[in-house]
Amino acid sequence: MGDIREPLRELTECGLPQALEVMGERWAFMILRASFNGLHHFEEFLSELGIARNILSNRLAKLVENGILRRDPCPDDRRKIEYRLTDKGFDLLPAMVALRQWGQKYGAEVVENPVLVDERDRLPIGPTSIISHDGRILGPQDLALVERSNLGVRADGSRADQEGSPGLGDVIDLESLRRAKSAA
Amino acid sequence: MGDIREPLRELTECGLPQALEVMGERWAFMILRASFNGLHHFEEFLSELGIARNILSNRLAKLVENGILRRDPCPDDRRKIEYRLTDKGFDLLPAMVALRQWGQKYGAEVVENPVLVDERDRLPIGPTSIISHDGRILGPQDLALVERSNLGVRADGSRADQEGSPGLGDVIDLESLRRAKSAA
DNA sequence: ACTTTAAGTTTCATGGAGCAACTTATTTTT
DNA sequence: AAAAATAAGTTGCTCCATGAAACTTAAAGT
Repeated sequence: MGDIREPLRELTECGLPQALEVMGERWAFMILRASFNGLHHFEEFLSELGIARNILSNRLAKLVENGILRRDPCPDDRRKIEYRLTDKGFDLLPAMVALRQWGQKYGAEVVENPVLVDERDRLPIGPTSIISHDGRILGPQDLALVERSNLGVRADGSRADQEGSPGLGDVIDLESLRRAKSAA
Repeated sequence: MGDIREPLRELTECGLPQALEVMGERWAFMILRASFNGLHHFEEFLSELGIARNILSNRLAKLVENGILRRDPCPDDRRKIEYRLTDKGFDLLPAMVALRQWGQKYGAEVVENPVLVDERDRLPIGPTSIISHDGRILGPQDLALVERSNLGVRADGSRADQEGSPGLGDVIDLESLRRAKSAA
């Protein structure tokens, strides 16, 4: 029972640390939100966010360095710099919206105005969700962690065990998720 | 053109700041991931994460204080404390997975093992997505920000304007999203 | 020419992060 | 029963990151 989560000790192979290296910095998401909202210039960010000048400078540089923002000098006014989201930056939209929605759900009195809507019908979006490979919306109950070598192997075991300790290396953990499932 | 984003100045009514107040702290998401992965005890987090003792103590306390983790003394071993995710904590799953997937997509060499799968078929999950109210997956192109009073009003305007400056107060901004759309 | 604006950099005071050692309460071992 | 080990902290100290304010440089506006 202690051994079952032994493989997790080497679970540095996860995108989260890499993501947090950039976006874990304070202000990173706030700057990103401002970018999503159409702010492009240093002084705009400055007055909008209430961040210190030097910190903003530093954070923008880091976001540019990490390919989340592009830094384009304005052709018409050569004092100005335009900071714009790259594709990599846009790909943070689901993470940002998910965070935002969570904050909204549990925050005291968040009214949200303006509202993020589907352009098609101009109605508010639903909750950002974890999706199966074939498009079903998944809850915590529907998730499991399996060894890479055991992908596709159902619980009843339509495929035989790989080498290694048998019975182990299958579902690694998520016992907490399961417990939450049965509790719900 | 400068005025069109004027309302954003008061855009403190967004869940993001509230979310970041808790989860913007360094280590918060790493602790959360560990929790998702079935770690429950102080010394487990400590050796798994490589975080300093005092910081871990502090962060756990804050997560408990914010209702993301529950702090249960173990009945069988009264030295031990169990830290477990609350429902509020589980609701951070989409945000965490989205971040993780982003880090995986752009991180150097992230292999991801064990793999997060759909329990049903044990196949890897798809990208965490922004969903419309009726279940369609939305991309950045499909999003708009509208005034709360103008919800449901299509671009062609099946509903008449509210009071206030006409033409304004409709789609607030997202010009950057649009530009990215036309560029794609 | 003078002033203003934009985007920074520099300086300095403060707060949070990290390391190591210490504490307290509870098992386990001898 | 006494000694050692374990679990979960706390305390003291150092140092880097954060933040406020002033200064810098270059380009526009008037």
